[in-house]
Amino acid sequence: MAPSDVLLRKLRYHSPIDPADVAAIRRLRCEMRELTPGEDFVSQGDKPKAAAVVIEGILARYHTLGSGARQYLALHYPGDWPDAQGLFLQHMDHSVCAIGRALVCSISHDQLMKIFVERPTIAFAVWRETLIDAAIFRESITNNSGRHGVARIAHFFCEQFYRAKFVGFAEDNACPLPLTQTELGETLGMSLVSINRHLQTLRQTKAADHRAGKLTVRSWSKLASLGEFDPGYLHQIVPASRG
Amino acid sequence: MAPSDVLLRKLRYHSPIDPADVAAIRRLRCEMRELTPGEDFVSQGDKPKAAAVVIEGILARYHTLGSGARQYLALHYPGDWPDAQGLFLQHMDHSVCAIGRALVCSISHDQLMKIFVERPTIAFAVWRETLIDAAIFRESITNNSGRHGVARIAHFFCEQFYRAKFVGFAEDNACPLPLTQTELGETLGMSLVSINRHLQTLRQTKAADHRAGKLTVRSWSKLASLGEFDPGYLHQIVPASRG
DNA sequence: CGGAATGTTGATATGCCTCAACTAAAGTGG
DNA sequence: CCACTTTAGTTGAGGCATATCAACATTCCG
Repeated sequence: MAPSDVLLRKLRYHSPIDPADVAAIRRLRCEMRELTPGEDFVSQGDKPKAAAVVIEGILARYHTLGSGARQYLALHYPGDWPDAQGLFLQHMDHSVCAIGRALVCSISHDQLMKIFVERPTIAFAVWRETLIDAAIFRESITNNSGRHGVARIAHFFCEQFYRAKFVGFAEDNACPLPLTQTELGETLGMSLVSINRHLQTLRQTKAADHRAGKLTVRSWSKLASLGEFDPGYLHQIVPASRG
Repeated sequence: MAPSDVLLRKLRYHSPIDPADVAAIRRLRCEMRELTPGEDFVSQGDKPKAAAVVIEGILARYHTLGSGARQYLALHYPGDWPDAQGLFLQHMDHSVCAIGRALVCSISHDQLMKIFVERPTIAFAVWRETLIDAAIFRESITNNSGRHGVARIAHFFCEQFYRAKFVGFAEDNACPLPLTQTELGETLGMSLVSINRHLQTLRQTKAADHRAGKLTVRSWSKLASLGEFDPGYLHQIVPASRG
């Protein structure tokens, strides 16, 4: 799929894009870049001059704490704009790295600002993207602060599986989720050991199975009720649900 | 201060607003509404037709968990747009309530969309507002997930004091923070009892004192280092610091 | 003045973290 | 191709931070 198609598919999930918008988006010149597993794409403090769209693979945003520990903030799938904030904020307050191999396309701020002024619909669609991002962050606050143990992991798994489905990453009841247990811990604010034990619980209760970077949902209804998952905050059109 | 002045002061902290923009903003018609302490301004599920700017007092956003418990997500001071997401997202994924008495002015989405198309600078300034919001959410993920005990509270106090200074809420070394200990717990993902004990630690170490809805910073440097506070994520111009 | 909300304290329970050892899998170089 | 190293996952034990429960003190407000 061409970069602009990945971008358009995502925007169309929530925003009306007319043919003239499509044409304008297809005229954007973008620079492709392949990222190796774990590679930083942008670092805290950077002042990017372009904004990236994920084309293939998964990217992650993270903070680095005083101790050097990492706090992952969100995962990003194809069509996502992991550093859109750079368009309007002076510096990056967090870093963005690749989880596994990934492909991104960078579009210069200059081009984007121009298209935003000429075609406000496109600006509003990207703005909407950033607002959905914010909704996902809010949900993470609630998940990491208000839910314990298995529920926290279950909710996270639901979100990732749900989002993966939209971008065609999910086959039936499984999707890639190439995080180690350590990284899951750094995402969910738990220790590696706790993650390991809760994952075993999820396996034993036949709710979900995470192994070798792959999430298998054994029972969506179990997982969703464990994690109190309600996808409203993702503000997407709902795909077929599963039982 | 007139509503448009509150709005303009905030936008100017981070965005260039020219005289024509100012004139356009002053022409916006807005509906003032006074909120009683604790009153919900917007509720989860609502589909607002206007966006509000805080004029006086403090508002808070919160999620309601399955158990009925509340998770506060962020506080909002004069000039903030607590429900700007309503401009582009179909429904509210969280609620907004008043903390103490508050005054808000609502501007219809119709007027805002019109001004955004005519004067993109204003759209970009409000977009920037929402991106700063998102940065604050990210920091909350990190704070609530990655910091423990006193550090978590200290960081939260630093942020609130810092933001309060910008809107003229802070007198020298104190600012209003009219949250009960229960509400602090619901913000920081801790129990009331833990909050109470950590607050005592902060008092005893002469870092900060929270009493009767007022935060007194006894030693900014102690508090900031305890909470690993770096205000970069607020993306504001830095006011005078204190020792 | 009385009742409700808020704050404080102590005791106990428990979930999670840390440490540590070990297994399994994957990747590397001879 | 196999020994070696590294990384990821698993398990057990012990300790600590935080939650929970419960009583009481204090402040606020009608």
